[in-house]
Amino acid sequence: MKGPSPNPRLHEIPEASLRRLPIYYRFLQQMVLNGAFQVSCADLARGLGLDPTQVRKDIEMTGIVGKPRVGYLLTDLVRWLENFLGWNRPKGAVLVGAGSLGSALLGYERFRSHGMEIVAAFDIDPEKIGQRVHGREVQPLMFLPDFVRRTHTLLGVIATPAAAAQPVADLMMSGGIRAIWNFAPAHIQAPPTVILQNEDLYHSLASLSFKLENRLGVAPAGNGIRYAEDN
Amino acid sequence: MKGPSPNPRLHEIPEASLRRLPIYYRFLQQMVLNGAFQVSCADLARGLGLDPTQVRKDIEMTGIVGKPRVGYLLTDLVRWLENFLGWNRPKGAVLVGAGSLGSALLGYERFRSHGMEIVAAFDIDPEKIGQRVHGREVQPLMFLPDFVRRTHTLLGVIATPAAAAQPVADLMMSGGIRAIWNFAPAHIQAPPTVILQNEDLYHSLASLSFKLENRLGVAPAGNGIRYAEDN
DNA sequence: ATGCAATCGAGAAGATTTTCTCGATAAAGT
DNA sequence: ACTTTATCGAGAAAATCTTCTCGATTGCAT
Repeated sequence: MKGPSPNPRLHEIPEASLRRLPIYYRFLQQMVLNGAFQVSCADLARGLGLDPTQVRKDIEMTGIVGKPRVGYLLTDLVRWLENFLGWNRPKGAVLVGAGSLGSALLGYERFRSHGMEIVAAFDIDPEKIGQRVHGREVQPLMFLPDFVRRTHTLLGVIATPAAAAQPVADLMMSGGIRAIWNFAPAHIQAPPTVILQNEDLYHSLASLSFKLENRLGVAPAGNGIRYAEDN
Repeated sequence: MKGPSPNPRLHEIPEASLRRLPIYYRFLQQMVLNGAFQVSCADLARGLGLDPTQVRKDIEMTGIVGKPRVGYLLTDLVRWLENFLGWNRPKGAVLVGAGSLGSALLGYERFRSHGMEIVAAFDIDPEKIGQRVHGREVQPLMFLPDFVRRTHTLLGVIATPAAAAQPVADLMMSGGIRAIWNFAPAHIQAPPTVILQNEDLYHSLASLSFKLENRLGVAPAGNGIRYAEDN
């Protein structure tokens, strides 16, 4: 492995591939713990029950080059993925909504090693303001735009009730937030310059509920193993 | 609208469409509150910033038939979707892991009106066993298989640390669980007869982190508005 | 009544994603 | 050294999903 340059034709990485990389990443870390030294796409595919070609395409997409008959050096690949995904460059984030979900998110230590660090929490509820949640003091929502501006924070996490989602998003954007991770069950409008990702549990529940009633355990065609419908 | 029969060629509903239906559903409910009476796919598309044809295809997929020049009767469509997704037939679920995420999930009142009711919570931690969380007493994990068998529960929710995910899944399946909603950041192996859905935050974080670093706010081609990258 | 405009429904075309196939390469065995 | 085998890389084919296009139908305005 040479440069730490996650270069390739950036725009052309399928969302689907992007979302599979963490699966590989986790499996690779496990292999490291098990003392392995190198790894092939076939190993990954076997271990995870996925199609080998798909794994190869995904890995290939990140621009790393492997050696025939061998695969990749394990530690190289792990570091390559970390770098490709930006997980070795934590980005600060603000969170709004210190309810049960928000608190749970504030407790996720491992976000930091996955590219995100929640540096401040905000709420509009006077009861919650001033409380400390997992080491961060909950601040009044109105301080948010200024905080974001001062700290050049780019990432915002919304963990409010549905009704608050849009106003909160607007407030975030007014301060300069460029990417929003929305856990509220609401549809947010934002200009296309802002990256918006919805983590709406009801979407998943729809799929799950439907499949359960219609017994669509199924597997994606062909092979044998596979399994998860990832997110 | 006639029969409450969510019939159509079941297998052939794209996952992507399925996951958009809740978005429509929510928007429709809002319209009901606003006193609207009927709705067209174009209305939905406009209101949500989506492609009108896509909305039409999605709705069509559920088998409801509309009237040209009018669209659909609002209440009919809402009920049709509820029925199609199975949201008017709550299915019992067991949850394992009464940590902060598990507790948050136990507090989601609205799951019940979206097809799922968490009827029992389990944990392996003696500290947690016996505690009441949002009205349910946390039971010892070992009681799970029997509970599942007795109550014919089909749905299991995993909110444990990663390491516990696979053993818990196995325990669930041993009791007869047919669908697993996995919130642990771990890859679960299960036979294809079991419906498995991963809600792995790190997958989303990968996508989000990558896009933020590469400024891919972008919009899916064409039109103007649009916005969310839905889950 | 008649024409016009909005909408559904459905097929066709286009884009995207997954899977298949094969040549090139490097390691291991003979 | 030579053959065999596992693997990567990449192009082709297939499947899936999205977008375009158009005819049919219905309500509204004239």
